[in-house]
Amino acid sequence: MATKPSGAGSKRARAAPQPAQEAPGEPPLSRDRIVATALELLDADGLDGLTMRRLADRLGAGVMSLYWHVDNKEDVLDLALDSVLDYRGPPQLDKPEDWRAEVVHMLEDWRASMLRHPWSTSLLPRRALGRNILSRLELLSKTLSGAGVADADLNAAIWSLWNYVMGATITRASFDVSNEDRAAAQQRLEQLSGPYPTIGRSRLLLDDDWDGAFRKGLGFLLDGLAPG
Amino acid sequence: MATKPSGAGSKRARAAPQPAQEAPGEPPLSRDRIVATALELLDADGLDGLTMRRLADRLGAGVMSLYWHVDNKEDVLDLALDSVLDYRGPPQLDKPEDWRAEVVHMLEDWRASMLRHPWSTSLLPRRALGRNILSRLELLSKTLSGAGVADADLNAAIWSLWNYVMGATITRASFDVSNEDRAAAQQRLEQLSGPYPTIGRSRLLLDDDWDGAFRKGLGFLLDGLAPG
DNA sequence: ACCTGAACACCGTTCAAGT
DNA sequence: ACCTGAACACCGTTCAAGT
Repeated sequence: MATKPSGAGSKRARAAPQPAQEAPGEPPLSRDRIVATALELLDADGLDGLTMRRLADRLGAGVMSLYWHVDNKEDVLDLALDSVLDYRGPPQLDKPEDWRAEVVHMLEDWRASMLRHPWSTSLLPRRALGRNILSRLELLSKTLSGAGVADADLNAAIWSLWNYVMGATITRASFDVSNEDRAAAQQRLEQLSGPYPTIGRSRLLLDDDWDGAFRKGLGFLLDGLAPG
Repeated sequence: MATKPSGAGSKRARAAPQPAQEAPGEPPLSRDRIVATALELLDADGLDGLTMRRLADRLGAGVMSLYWHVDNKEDVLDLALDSVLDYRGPPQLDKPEDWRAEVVHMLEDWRASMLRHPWSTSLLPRRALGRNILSRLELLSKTLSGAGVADADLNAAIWSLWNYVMGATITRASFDVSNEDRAAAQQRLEQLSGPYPTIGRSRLLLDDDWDGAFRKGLGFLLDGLAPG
């Protein structure tokens, strides 16, 4: 929390008079550029791939230059997570009053957005609530409220849905990475079927209808939360 | 996966003939001792507090000695997480047929066990399924199956509950740490109530009836999943 | 206002060696 | 079978300084 620019920082010289930089096309550092490059690194190599040094390298800057625009690595991660959660809103529906379809769309998009950047799920237990997360929560609240959920029940409803979506997303991402391991684990499970007969038989670890399971559970939750 | 001891390794000399160690009471290294000490470190200082060097120090051993008993740091974390999830089973109930109470107990205990060691929640998107996790899944499966859930629906039911519990636990832990931040965030939210009127008004970020919300959502889920 | 290199205090792990 | 120190290839961040 120093006297650094915390805004968007878009008030930057368009074509600065050759700032003595090496590459002529290299634009100056900025919060946005740092976050965008962090995303590239994260998408390419996961959480371990993001290093302040690697980040600076790719930006053609010294490591410490980053710290002018950004508090620390935590800050970069917070910004990266939030940038994944940009949301353009629900599509215009035929029946404009179908709140349930809207909610399902919002939550499926939330999950899908994170799964497109699997590293984001392991970042999740995170105190910082960025703009995009708050926007999504706001929209969800408004929709549920408009659908008739009483004010007294609203928070419980929001948090239940949030919990469900986050859990589903995290789980999905963590098991997706290691499909082979999963198969191996299931096999081991069935062989020594002594201790785990039920989940061995049901092939729990091989089930891969994640999307279906997600929608099903979400449906049950909405059944319970919804007014009528 | 080298030729290291992966069992419990309890076949150890009771009172070895003074193994030339410094402290005379210092027992020899072992997987169990390593994990136990890792837990101490994690409980005391969180995830950042666990370092192979610190761990070795506290065990009165050289850093590299750990690597005889353990593959690497990941391994230590996997073991630490699983050791938090030890479960002694549901209590003997009055009505032995009340499957629903049993399930609620199991899942509340799961959540509580992790919240007792908050670092465990940020470890969660984890591929390694330890004994205790598998035991819990097995017990949950058996109970639901016994309650009449069809085999075809069993996996979806398990994963829905798992997702919900994991999401709730992770969320709870992450917001618990930073109560002040939460209050500050809510205040900021309400002041610039422009963009987030609904969650500003509902005081979403100040709501702290986590346990109630958890039970409520769980109830809805069970309503939907249960046969009758 | 913005960027920098050197330096500090750490990491996890490989390796070759000891008993 | 079990333990070890030295060394390697890294980390994030402070600081004092440059323009």
